[in-house]
Amino acid sequence: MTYHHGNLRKALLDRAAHVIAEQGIESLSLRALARDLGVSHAAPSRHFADKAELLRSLATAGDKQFIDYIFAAAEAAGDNPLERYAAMGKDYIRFGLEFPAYFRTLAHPEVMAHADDELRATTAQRREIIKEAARQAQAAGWLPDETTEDVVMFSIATVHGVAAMLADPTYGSAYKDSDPDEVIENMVRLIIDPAHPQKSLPTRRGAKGKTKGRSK
Amino acid sequence: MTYHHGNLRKALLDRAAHVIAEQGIESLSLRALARDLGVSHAAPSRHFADKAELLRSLATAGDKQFIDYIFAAAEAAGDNPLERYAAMGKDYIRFGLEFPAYFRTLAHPEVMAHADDELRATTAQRREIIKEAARQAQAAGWLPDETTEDVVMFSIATVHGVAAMLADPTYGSAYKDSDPDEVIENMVRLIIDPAHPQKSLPTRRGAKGKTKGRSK
DNA sequence: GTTTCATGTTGTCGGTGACAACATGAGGCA
DNA sequence: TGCCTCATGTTGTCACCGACAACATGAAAC
Repeated sequence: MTYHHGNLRKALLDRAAHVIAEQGIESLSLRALARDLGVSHAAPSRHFADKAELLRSLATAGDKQFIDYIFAAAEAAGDNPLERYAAMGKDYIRFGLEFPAYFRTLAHPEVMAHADDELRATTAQRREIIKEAARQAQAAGWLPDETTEDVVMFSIATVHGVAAMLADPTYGSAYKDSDPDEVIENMVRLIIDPAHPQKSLPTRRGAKGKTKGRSK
Repeated sequence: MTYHHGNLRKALLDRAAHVIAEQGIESLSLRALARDLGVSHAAPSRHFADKAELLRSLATAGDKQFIDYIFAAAEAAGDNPLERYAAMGKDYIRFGLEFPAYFRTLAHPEVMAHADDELRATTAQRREIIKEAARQAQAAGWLPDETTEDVVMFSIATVHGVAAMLADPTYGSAYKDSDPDEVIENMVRLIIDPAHPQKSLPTRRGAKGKTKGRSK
């Protein structure tokens, strides 16, 4: 209608998220985006220097929402650090299913490889929030003998992998008849079970078999 | 030199693997591949109908190697089902680090979305091998009360996530000064510790707190 | 009321995947 | 021996894409 669009930047981001959720990141094209919004093929360049910058902006916005999402989960879980960590894990997975566009963009190696300072900052912040929660869960009895780095990597790898598998129809098909919430519940319980927090006996190089077992 | 190349198909696959390992799947271009090999831009089409078919072939070849790799790991680990499963987990991660091109291609949603019957078959076979090993590990005392589906998803999600994190410089940087083998060892031990196999007390919907704890 | 400049447009370039029409020469066959 | 077939490679072209440059518009500042 008008020569000027109004809020093309936001419209582009919204439409991009829609396309990514619908058809994947690979099929995202700036020109198609412009067509969808009824603007010329070069209009997006006024808001994003290149395609990478659009994806970077999308990832940054998504990451902020991601942080809020898992932080809110922890807050809603109460004071028990074990319950808090478990709640964060569950909502990490749920975020991936609820906002696939953000999740895929954040997980995309090409996008993260071209991250700017802001995106690197949100990613680091997200990781730090998880790490701090892990520290407190360890202090409350969960895997107390492992390094925090290790339990964080273990946790993130698992929830991230579960989210990817549930979202990916290739793997997800094996689970399409089960209740996603129940799967999520079970997966997170295997990472951290607040009722019976996991212990382990680190057998670091050569220390194998020195201590007595924990499993009954 | 000669008009005919000799074995262009294999050369294309090899070169594609090299490029993917070096610069990622996104920067793969059939025309660049052809240039690198000194053939015309349309030569690849004689061997692969389109780009997706080349990636599919690469994924299929990679998956066969992947299956051999983790199967060999289990065989080398001896008779103990717990040790065998742990060995498979470790080599799953190692495969990802050793053959990043195969691993990335197999993990790429766009590639798997266009999988043909053969690729679907290798993927299913890989999953089945892992599942059978998990079954035996459960029979030997590891997480005996969980469903095999759940422990398989848990295991694959974790090792896959760990491999992706170790390979991704974004996350991997936090670990670049540690011995990858030690990280792998610790991660897999958190999944399955042959010396002290994990138990758990499934508290399926509403059964919470009915049984006594296992952690001392 | 004029001017400025953020925002949008048109035009173009090189690169890419896909397809069609044509060329070559190695291997099968008489 | 010599032909001929057809797998394999080549040239040419098209539409689409991202990026860039030059130009147009009109809202907001002055």
